[in-house]
Order: sequence, then structure tokens, then C-alpha cells
Amino acid sequence: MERTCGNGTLRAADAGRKVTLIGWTAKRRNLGSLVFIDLRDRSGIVQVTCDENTAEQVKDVRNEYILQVTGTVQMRKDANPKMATGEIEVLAENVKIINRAETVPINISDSTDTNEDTRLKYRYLDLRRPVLQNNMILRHKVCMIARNVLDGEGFVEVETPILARSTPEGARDYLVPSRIYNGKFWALPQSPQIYKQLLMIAGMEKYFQIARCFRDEDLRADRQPEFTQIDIEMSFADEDTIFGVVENLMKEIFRGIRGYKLEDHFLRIPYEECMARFGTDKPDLRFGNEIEDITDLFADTEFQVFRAAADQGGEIGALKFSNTADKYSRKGLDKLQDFVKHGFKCKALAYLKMDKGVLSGSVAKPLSEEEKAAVIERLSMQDNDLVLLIADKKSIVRQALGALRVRIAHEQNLIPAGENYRFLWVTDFPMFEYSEEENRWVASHHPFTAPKEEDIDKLFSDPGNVSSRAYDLVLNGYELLSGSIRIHDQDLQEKVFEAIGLTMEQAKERFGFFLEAFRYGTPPHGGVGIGLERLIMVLAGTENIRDVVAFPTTNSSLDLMSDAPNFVDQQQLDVLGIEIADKDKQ
RNA sequence: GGUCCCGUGGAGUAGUGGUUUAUCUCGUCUCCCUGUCACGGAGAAGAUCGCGAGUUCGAAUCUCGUCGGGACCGCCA
Repeated sequence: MERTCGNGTLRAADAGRKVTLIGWTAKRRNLGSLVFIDLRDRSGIVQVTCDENTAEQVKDVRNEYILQVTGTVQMRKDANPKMATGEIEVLAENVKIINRAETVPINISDSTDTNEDTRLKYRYLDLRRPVLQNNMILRHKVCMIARNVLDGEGFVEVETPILARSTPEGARDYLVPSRIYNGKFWALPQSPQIYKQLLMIAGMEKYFQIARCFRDEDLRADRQPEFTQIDIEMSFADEDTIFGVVENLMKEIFRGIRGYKLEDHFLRIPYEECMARFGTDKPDLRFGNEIEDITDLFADTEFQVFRAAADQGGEIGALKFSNTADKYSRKGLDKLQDFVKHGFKCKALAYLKMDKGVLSGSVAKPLSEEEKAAVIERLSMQDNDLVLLIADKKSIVRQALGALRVRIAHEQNLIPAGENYRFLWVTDFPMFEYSEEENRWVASHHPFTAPKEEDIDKLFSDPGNVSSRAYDLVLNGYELLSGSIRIHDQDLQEKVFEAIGLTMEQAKERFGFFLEAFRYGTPPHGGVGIGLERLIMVLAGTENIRDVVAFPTTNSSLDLMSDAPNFVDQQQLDVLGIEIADKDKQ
């Protein structure tokens, strides 16, 4: 079907040019024998003008009709500076209606006010909105850059299976029943972890894949049941080598997409320091307001609440916000308290406000003058400063203050607008964490992660204090990637399994094929999995992962458009040897 | 598994201290209009107030349940 150019590409330089355009009717303004039509295609919107010669041809045109327009580009009498094509218009000479459309159920415009559930039901219409189309194009471009950069560095893209063996450590698997072997199941990969390590054993040396991953867990604003990783693994590499590859990749992506120059090397902070300063392993570094541990100021306090926290090995943490005290009334502070009480099971939120050199607030009375002076000095408090205090178990103090730090930064607009990308490597993650539920130590990253050399002798004696060679890359509060240097030594791998309570029989049952592979010359290796959607979210400036996925599910893992998942015929179940336990649910 | 918020013509909303002709904006339909760009003007149609039960003389409004949506905690190696 003939068209000479994209609607959004026309500019003043095209004046006088004869063009044929195709597009959807975004808006029409009918002035009688003069009709304006905003014609939209993937490249943008241009105004088509129909004078008395063509007005009759378009009198039945409605929104979302597809038109083919032949005409001449001309300068407008009144330019519209709000449109990229606003200096020109296309004077129609012939208009052909290619297809009609019923009244659409959503408002197709970047400033749409249609609720998200309606938009998800009609996703194919929502995707006509320029902002979503641009996000899809952005995603495509990032993938193209990633492929080019990694190819240029000698990485080979290898596809790994979607139907794989279930390896129950970590997230819940999506299971697929086997027809040929009734009772057996495939699992969709949570990541290509084992395959990419096998590719290292196979001698591929440098592998990458733009890989779909599946996790059957509850969702969040930045989590979907299926998502995409730029998955990278390389042999004979240490942290510096891998960080270099990722830093270079990020630099090329941000240069190519935003024309933005990133620093040569990203900041690195060990996990423990990161938790102490920010209360989270994914801190947003676009603003300060770090957590201060002021437990030592209350060593001999008379104030029972602080005393109790300190005596029980807890912590008293403080968070200062300059010139903010007047922004939070008693009611506002109560809301913050509810937020940390409900969200993080912390007992209370205390606060202090500085007014003309004097402290007021919930704990101004019980604290002694010396203690208050010490707080003012430690936190360099000035007039109208707000200090939030939590005295509780260390982990609760950090988590709650970390969440408050982010919440208040958003409420008070503490995050500078515009291009602002603060990368951070968080390193030295703990090797294990204790699972109250399972009553055992579990791998905090995954069981193939190498422990730090100097901590290997603590694997059994003090597992809680073993650091690993796992790392995350954080960008503006998002965990952009996770990775680690892997274990390549069979003996060490067996010890790690033992440390998390897996007998060799159990380990062999789950990962036997993988352990066997270790015996045949495994190179030292490591890698990362980059969360593609989160990267696109930051580049696109959205906080909603659904904005960067073509066909997303809702928060409860439903596809409102196709109504999946759905019940299937008994026949299909019979073939698979599956019986539904609760017949009411069929 | 838990906490909080939301559901009213095709779209977005007002009304939620009980009794309304259920408000307004966009869209739709008819007519008028040659410089609009959120075009303008005149008129019209369009809603079992997510669904079910309860309380009441009376429920969009109150109660319970249920379904659907959003945010967060748990979970996400």
C-alpha cells in the first residue's frame, strides 16, 4: 500500500512536497467546508487539511478510521508549537478510507485518563498511544545496542531451553505437565542459570542471551510473572572484568538512547555498609538523607524505650530532613508511623523538630538536655529540621528508616528532576540467610555463588558471617542486575550444599547432571542477569513495569485481554493424566 | 497469607452526615460553521450506580460476602 513517508517525519523543509500518508484518525475538527484531521502513525501525528474540494470525502470519518491521504505539504497559517510537525500541514487532494472503526472503549492519547484495567483489556488500543509505542521502540533499541556491544566483545548469543528441569531452590516454578510422561513436569526457567554455567563448562567462554524468565511469585509495580534478562556469563573472569563489561554496556546504552555520558566506573559499596547507610540493598543515590546510628548517644539514658532497644542489642536510628519540620503536622507524622508500623512491624516512630534552637516532638520530653544537645550536634540540626527516630531491632530500624527515606524524598520532591542516573555496585552480599520457615540456612543469592576465599573456613562454624562474591548493580533505587562469581571447584560446591542442609544424595537428585559436569574441567566463571524491564523503566521515566511490556498481566497475574489463565477441556487434562482436586473450581 | 485504597452511561468523574429528574467533562447521534489544533454554536440519545445478600418505609450511599483493579508487607535463590 503506497505511502511516501511517516506522518511524524514531515518538517518545514518538506513544504511543497507531494506525499501519500497512511494513518489512524487521532482527532478531527470539522468547521463545515474546512476539516482538520490529525493523522497518526508510528512516527507521529501530522495535521491533514481538507478544504471545500475534499471536505465531502471525509464527512463520515470518525476517530480511529484508517485513511490514505494524498496531498501537498504546505506551511501553516498559524503554526502549532506543541506539535513536532506543527509548522506544516498536508493539504489533502484525495482521501481514501482504508477501514472504519467503532467508537473505541478507551481514550487513545498520551494524556489518557482511562483506568488501567480498561486499558489492559484493550491493550492493542492502548498500545496505539505514542508513549507506549515509543517505549516498545526504546526497548527494541536497547536490545539492538546490547547485541551489538556484546557481539563486538566476542560474546555469543545462545538460546537455552524454555522447557527445563525444575530446580526447587528459590522462587516457585511455573510447571508444565508432560503428555508423554504423565505425572512428570517441565519447569519454565526462573533464569538460564544452570544452562549458562554449563555453557562455560562447554567452552563457550563468553555467552549472552536476551532471555525470558518466569517466576510464580506475587507481583509488584516492578515485577511481572515473566520478564526478560540480558543474561551474561564469562569464563576466566573476576569481578573487575565483569563489572567492566557491564559498565561499558551501560555506557553504550545511555549514550545511544539518551546521548548521556555515564562515568567510567560506577561506585562500589559493600552490602553491610549499604544497609547501614541506606537501610536497603537498592538505595536511590539521587538524594542524601542517610541513616545515622545514634545508639551510642543513649548509653546511659533514663528513657525506657531507647534503653530497652539498646539493651536488647537493637539500634536507635535517625533520619534527618532539612527544612522539613513544618511540612509534617501531627497527622502527617501519624501517617508515617502507620506506614512503618504496618509495613515493617516496628513498634513506634519517634520524631524531633527543631524550632528556634529548641527541640520539640514526641521524644523531646523524655530525653535529657544533654541527650538532646548530643542529638543536635551529631545530626547538625538547624531550625525547621525534622528528625525521625526508630528504636528497635537492627534489621527493623534499617528497613523502616530506609523505606521512610524513599517515601519522604518522593513526598517532598527531594529527587532532582531530569537526566540523573546514579549507578552503584553493591558487593560482598552475605552468602547465607537463615530461613525461620525452613529452619535452616539458605543461599541468599543461589547455591552456585562462590564464597569469599577468606570466609571459606566459616562455612560451617559461622555461616551467618560468610560473605559471598555476589553483587548487584543498583540504579536510582532499582535492582538492575544480580550476579556473582560462581563456584568452579567440586569440593567447594559440595561443602556449600552441605552448609545449606542438602545431603549429597539430595543435591545429586536435584542438580546431579550439573555436579557431574563439574568433574570435567570447569573454568572459573561468573556473570550477571540484567533486568531489561527495569532498565527500560528508568530510561523511559516510568515507575510502572506494565508501561514497558507489550502485553503485561495485572498485579494478580491475570491477562485481562485474553482472560488467561483459563480452564481447559477435560479431554486436555485426560491426555496429561491430570485430575482437578477441587471440582468446584472447574 | 496480610494491610490500605478504588469500582457510578462508551471513557473519566460529582454525589457516600439515607429520600436527587444521579452531576459535570470527553465521546456518540442530528443540524450550523473556511484556519482549527482540548475548535465553536444549537439540540438529542445513552446508567438495572461491579455482582449477591442483609438492615430500613426507603440504599449508589450503611453492613456482610463476592468478583475485579491498584499500592505495599510477606514472597521474589
